[in-house]
This record gives sequence, C-alpha cells and structure tokens, in this order.
Amino acid sequence: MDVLKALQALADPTRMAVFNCIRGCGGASAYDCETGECDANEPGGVALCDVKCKVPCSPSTLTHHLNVLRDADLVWTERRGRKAYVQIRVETLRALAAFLLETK
Amino acid sequence: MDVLKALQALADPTRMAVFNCIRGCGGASAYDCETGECDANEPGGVALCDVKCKVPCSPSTLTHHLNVLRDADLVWTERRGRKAYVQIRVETLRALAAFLLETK
DNA sequence: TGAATTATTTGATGGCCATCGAATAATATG
DNA sequence: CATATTATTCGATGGCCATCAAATAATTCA
Repeated sequence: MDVLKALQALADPTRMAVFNCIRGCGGASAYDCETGECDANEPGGVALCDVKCKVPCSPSTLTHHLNVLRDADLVWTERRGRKAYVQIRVETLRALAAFLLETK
Repeated sequence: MDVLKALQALADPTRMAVFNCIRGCGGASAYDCETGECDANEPGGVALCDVKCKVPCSPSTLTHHLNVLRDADLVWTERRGRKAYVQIRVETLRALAAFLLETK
C-alpha cells in the first residue's frame, strides 16, 4: 500500500467530506438523498448521486475526487444500472492506521 | 484534534521524510549525523541539524515543514543550546489512527 | 568580543491541483 | 426511438504551497 498516496487522497476537505459521507452510511447499505436515510434494501455501497447531495461540488469534481480515492485504494466503485456505487476499502484504512501506530 | 490538518501535514513527501526520520530514531534518543547512529546519551528527540543531514532540503524549508508538523500537533520541539530537538507526539498519531479505524 | 554553528524570517516564484462548465457517454424507461 | 437521469471526459483557470536564497537571529566557545 502506498501510504503517502493514501494520505494525500484524504488530505483534502472535499475528499474528506466524500469519504465521511461514504463511511457514514453503514458500509453495506445505500444512503438515499430524498429520505435522508440509509436504505438497507439497496446493497453494496452508497450511490454517487446521493453523495452529491451531501457534498456540494460539481459532478465532474466529484468524479475527480472519487478517482483519487480509488487510485489510493481507499474506495472501490461499481456501476449498477445508471448509478455508480462506492464503498470503503477497510483493509487500506487498517494498513494506514498500522503505519501511524508503528513504533520504530 | 484536527484530523484534516494532521493528514495534510503528513501528505507531503518531504514532510513524510522528516516525520520518518524523527520516528526512525527511537523517539527518546538523538540521531547523530556524523556517526549515523542514535545517541542514547542525548535525551529528548532528534536534533534538527541531524534531520537536515537525512532530508535533502534547505534550512528554511525544513523550518517551514517543522512548523506545519508542529501546528498539526504531530511533533513538538524544544531548543537546547544552539540546537533544536524535535519529538513525535504519539497521542496525536493514536487519535489519527483511531479516526481511520472508526466504524460508523 | 568575534567567529562559528544552528535556526528562523521574509519575500519571491514556479508548479501542482481543485474546481468548474460544456460536451459526451451510459443506462433506463416511456 | 426520444427523453431523462446519472456519470465521465476534457480543457482552462485561479489559488495555494513547497521551495529557495538572503538576511537575520540565537547561542556557544575561543
């Protein structure tokens, strides 16, 4: 895992907001922008369009940030129908945390 | 603790090198640039001038990066004689790691 | 006090990147 | 197929920041 790349990916306010939004919703159920709640019926991540509801930025900016997060192995995405769903890669977070806690 | 600020502080290659250099030396004993070893006789951190040996940048740049790291509560510095010594703030690292491992 | 070592301040600059709008793509549904 | 929804690509731009050199400060020691 590229520690520096992961840190750089998280070290941006907008990306952090995206990250928190994705994490904020249980991990395995989709957040619905309309109801403002997590929909446990819809499996596998949060829909991008719902992330966009929470994080104020243009669609292209959101795509850009997701690319960065994905490139750092912090999230993975999957397209289902028109929507793209995104989920956290917990292993990477664990690896990052392990790095920070390293005692040398 | 300001998570974003701490991440931003670490998300730079040079600062990461500085950080690793400081961490690399036991934490409680000074690294000596000449011998290339850690001097357990000299307590409390690594001397800045020895960090400069390891991390290729100008003195002003090094000072700048230390300010950023200190401002993020990742390190603290202390002047003893001509030299400034720097040490890691482990609590902040632990808090950062805890944030990353949070399950929401 | 004068010289040497170490560190900081200041101001300038170049490069990187977050952001956007517009155009395009991908998919679903009427 | 036409339209709506969602997402991506592309190019341009403005702002931030890492970096440096030069000057100054802080401290020690001869």
